[in-house]
Amino acid sequence: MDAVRPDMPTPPGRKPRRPAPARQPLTQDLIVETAVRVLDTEGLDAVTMRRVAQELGTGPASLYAHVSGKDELRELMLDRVAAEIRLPEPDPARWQEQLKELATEIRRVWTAHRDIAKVSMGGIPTGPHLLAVAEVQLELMRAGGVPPRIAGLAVDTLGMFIDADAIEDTIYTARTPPGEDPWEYFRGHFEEITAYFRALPADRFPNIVGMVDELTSPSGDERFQFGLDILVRGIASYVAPRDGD
Amino acid sequence: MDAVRPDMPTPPGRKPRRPAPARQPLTQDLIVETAVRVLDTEGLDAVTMRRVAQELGTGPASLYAHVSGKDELRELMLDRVAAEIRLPEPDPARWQEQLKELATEIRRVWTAHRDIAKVSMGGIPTGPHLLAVAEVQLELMRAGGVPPRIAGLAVDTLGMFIDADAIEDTIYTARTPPGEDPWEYFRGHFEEITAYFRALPADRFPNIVGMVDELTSPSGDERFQFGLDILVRGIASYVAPRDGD
DNA sequence: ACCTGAACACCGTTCAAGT
DNA sequence: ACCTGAACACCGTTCAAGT
Repeated sequence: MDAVRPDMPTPPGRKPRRPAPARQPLTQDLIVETAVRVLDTEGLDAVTMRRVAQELGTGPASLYAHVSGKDELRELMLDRVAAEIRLPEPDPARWQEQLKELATEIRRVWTAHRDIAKVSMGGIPTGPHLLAVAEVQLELMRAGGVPPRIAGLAVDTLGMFIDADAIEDTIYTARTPPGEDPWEYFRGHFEEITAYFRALPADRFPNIVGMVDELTSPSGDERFQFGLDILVRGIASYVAPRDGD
Repeated sequence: MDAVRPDMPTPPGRKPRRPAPARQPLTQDLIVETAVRVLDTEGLDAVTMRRVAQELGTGPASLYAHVSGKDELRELMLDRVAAEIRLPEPDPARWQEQLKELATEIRRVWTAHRDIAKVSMGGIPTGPHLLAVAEVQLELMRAGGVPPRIAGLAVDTLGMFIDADAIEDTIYTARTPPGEDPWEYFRGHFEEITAYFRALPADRFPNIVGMVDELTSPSGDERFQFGLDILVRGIASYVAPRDGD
C-alpha cells in the first residue's frame, strides 16, 4: 500500500527478483485470516501449519513467532468466525424465541465454515466474540427469570447441542470428494444407508427395519428445531416454582 | 498353538532367530483389540496405524490386509466398545427411567474408553452392537407411546447429547500430561479458568463475571442429568394429544 | 525482533516383492 | 493368501543461524 503504484506500467527490463513477493508482513491477524480461508475452501483437516505458511509464501517455522502452535491457531480461527454471529437486542417478553433464534444463528455461522464446530466442541470459550455470545445467552435467560444455576448449565447444554448438530450436518456435505456434485454425492450415500438398514435382519432389529423412513429422513433442520424446542421448553420450565401454566 | 511346546525347555544353543516372535497370526479381531488397548492407555490420538502395528510386532502395511484403513479401524473400535453397554429388558411402565438409565450407561462406557466418543460423534451407526443400542432405544420409546417420527428424531438427538457430553467430560481428564496427577492437574486448569473469567471486564460481560461460580462448577454429572431430564421430558410430551396430566 | 533452513520424530497409504 | 520393506507425500515443533 506504500511503495506499490499499480496504475503505472512496469518499465521494460525491470523484473522483480523473485516472482511477485508482494508479501504483507506476517501478523497474527493475517495468519488467522489465511487459515480461515483454507478452512472455508478445503475443511479443517487441510488447515495445517505448513499449509497456512505455504499460502503466505513462507515456511512453517515463521508462524511460531505469532501463534504458540496449532491449538491456539484453531482457537483464534473459531473466535474470528464467531465474530460473524449477529447478536439480538434482548427483549425479555420474547426471551424463548430469541434464545432459539440465536441458537439457529450460531448454527448458521458454524455450518457456513465447514467443520469449524469441531473446534468449539469440548473447548471452554475464551475468545472475546465467543464470550459475547455466552453473555447474551445468559442475559436472555436471566431476563426471562431462569435461575442462575439453571442458566449456567443451560449455556453448556445449548452449546453442546448446537456444536453436535453442526458437526452432524457437515458430515454429509463436507465429505464430498472434490469435483463431485455435493447433492448427487449425498443422494448416493443416503440411498446406500437406507438400503443397508432395510437389509438388516428384521428379527433382531424390528424397530430399525420398521422405521427406516423415520430414521433416515435427511432433514437436518427439522432435527435441529426438534431438539432446540425441547431444550428451551425444558429451560423455561424452571422459571417459577409454579406459575399460571 | 501347533509347533510350540512351552512345557519343554529349550535345548542348549537353540536360540530363536529373532527374539521371541511368539506372534499370533494377524486377524481383524486382534488388530481391533490391540487398538482399543492403545486407546485406553494413551487416548485416541495415539491410535495410529503405525503404533498398532508396532504393538503387534509388525509394520503398518500388514494391517491393510484385515482393515481397509484408519477410518474403518476406528469404526470397528467403537463397535467393540459398544459391546460393553448393558441393555435393559424393556418395561413399558418405566420407559422414561429406562431411557435415562440407558443414556447414563452409554456415557459410562464411552468415558471408560477415553475419547472414543469422538468416533461416535457424527457417524451413522452401522456396527451390530451400536445398532442393538439404537434398537432398544426405539423399543423403549415405541412401547411408551412415542410417535415413530418423534422417536426417530429423538434417537439422533439423544445420541448427539450423550456423545457431546462424553467428549466434554474427557477434555479435562484425558489431557493430563503423563506423569502428573490428573486431579491435581485438573484443579490447576480449573483455577486458571475461574481466574480468567473473574478478571473479565464487568461492563462488557456482567452476567459471566457475576455468575462465575455457576458457570465453572465442574460437576459433569449434574450437567448430564440436567440435559437428560429436559430431553426425556420433552420426548414424553409428545406421547399423547393430551392425556391425564 | 523477526524470520528462516534444516532437522527431528512422526503420520496414512501404496506397491512391488517375497513366502 | 498373507505379509513385508521401502518409498511417497505429508505432519507439528524446535533450534541454531541469519538479517
